[in-house]
Amino acid sequence: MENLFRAHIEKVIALTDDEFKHVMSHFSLMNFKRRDFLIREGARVHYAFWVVSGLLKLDYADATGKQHVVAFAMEDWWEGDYYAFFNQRPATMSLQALENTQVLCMTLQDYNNLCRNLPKMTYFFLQKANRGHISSQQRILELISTNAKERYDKLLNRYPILFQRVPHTLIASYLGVTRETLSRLTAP
Amino acid sequence: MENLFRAHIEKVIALTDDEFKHVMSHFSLMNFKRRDFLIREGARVHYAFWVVSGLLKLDYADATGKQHVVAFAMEDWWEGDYYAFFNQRPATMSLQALENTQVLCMTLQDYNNLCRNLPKMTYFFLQKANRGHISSQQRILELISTNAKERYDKLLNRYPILFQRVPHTLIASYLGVTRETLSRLTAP
DNA sequence: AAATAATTGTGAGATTTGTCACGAAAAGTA
DNA sequence: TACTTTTCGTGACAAATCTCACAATTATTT
Repeated sequence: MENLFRAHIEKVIALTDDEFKHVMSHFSLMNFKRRDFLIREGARVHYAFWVVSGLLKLDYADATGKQHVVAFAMEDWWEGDYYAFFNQRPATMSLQALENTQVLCMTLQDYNNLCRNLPKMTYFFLQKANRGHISSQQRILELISTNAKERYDKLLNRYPILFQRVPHTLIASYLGVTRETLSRLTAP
Repeated sequence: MENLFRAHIEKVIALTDDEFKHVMSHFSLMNFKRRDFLIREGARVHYAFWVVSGLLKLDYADATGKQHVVAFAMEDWWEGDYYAFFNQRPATMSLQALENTQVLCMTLQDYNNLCRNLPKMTYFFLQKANRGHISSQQRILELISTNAKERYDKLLNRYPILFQRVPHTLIASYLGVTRETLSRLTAP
């Protein structure tokens, strides 16, 4: 596991053994079972997460109680309620395990200390944040410029594995349509 | 203008006069007239921009030639085709002035040099990237969980000034609906 | 001021998507 | 295995949104 995480970081910056050890000291390993919540809407947000193994969904319940999937997170992905995490506000979304999931987690304090003590890591997080921002913007583009079928095809093409690991109801929610619509899109 | 930019940065990190001078040496001031393109889809992307005055729209032309507004940028906002900028790829979107606009612009090389020479600025950019990521995610949430009317109301409430400066056709595009639909939403 | 271009509103009808309801199938649990 | 829960597909109808067309208005340019 540590090797995976180190490889993940070293895709962006090089680290000595000592530096990696120092990085690791800011994280703790946690295990969650299927259906466990890592973050509950309204509760305090203690951590940002890096997924070691398993699968998470980030979602939001609207005024009418409907759930909307904002994101999935698989192995090697970062996830969290970043608004709440960085601003130390109650969670605006919930983060839930769809499979038994192991994560590395980091508090805001650890994040800040890490950036301060090992400036390279600031650059690492900057890269991650930029990538995240870019892919969010591409998703926005998709949502405003394509119909449900096109979004479905693109997601299937990009993350085929997701369709085997996640109920289609949640895929539909992620795509911004109802499960019935998605079902009809895929049938004919 | 320099004062505005300094204030903008100092909302996140403190700078000495010399440090700010050093920061400024990585930017150049440019002026664009209404309808000018700062970035043309397919062309090389030389800069990321900070808007001094004026108004920009970032948009994307789909396969059928339809334009889709991904973002607007007003005074004190950063904008650019970040995917193309950071990966040094041809522009995926175009950035166009909707009013005569003055910007500070920065090359990728200047960005990297600045991060290297003044680590505080890495932290500044990290903050900006995180905010950008968060607000993109909130927009995604809005797109998948609310209808056109709700999105319209929210935008009007948040950026009323936009409705006086931007044709409603473009607002509609930003909201992911046609101008006819938007027109009917606002009429009754 | 006149000419041109851009913006806006609205009707009519097609298309997409949502809602509600039901049952079958599959997966998870005891 | 038996029981329960979750997932999935589909019909029927309602609602939202899109497309195309045209005219009126407003801005911009000459």
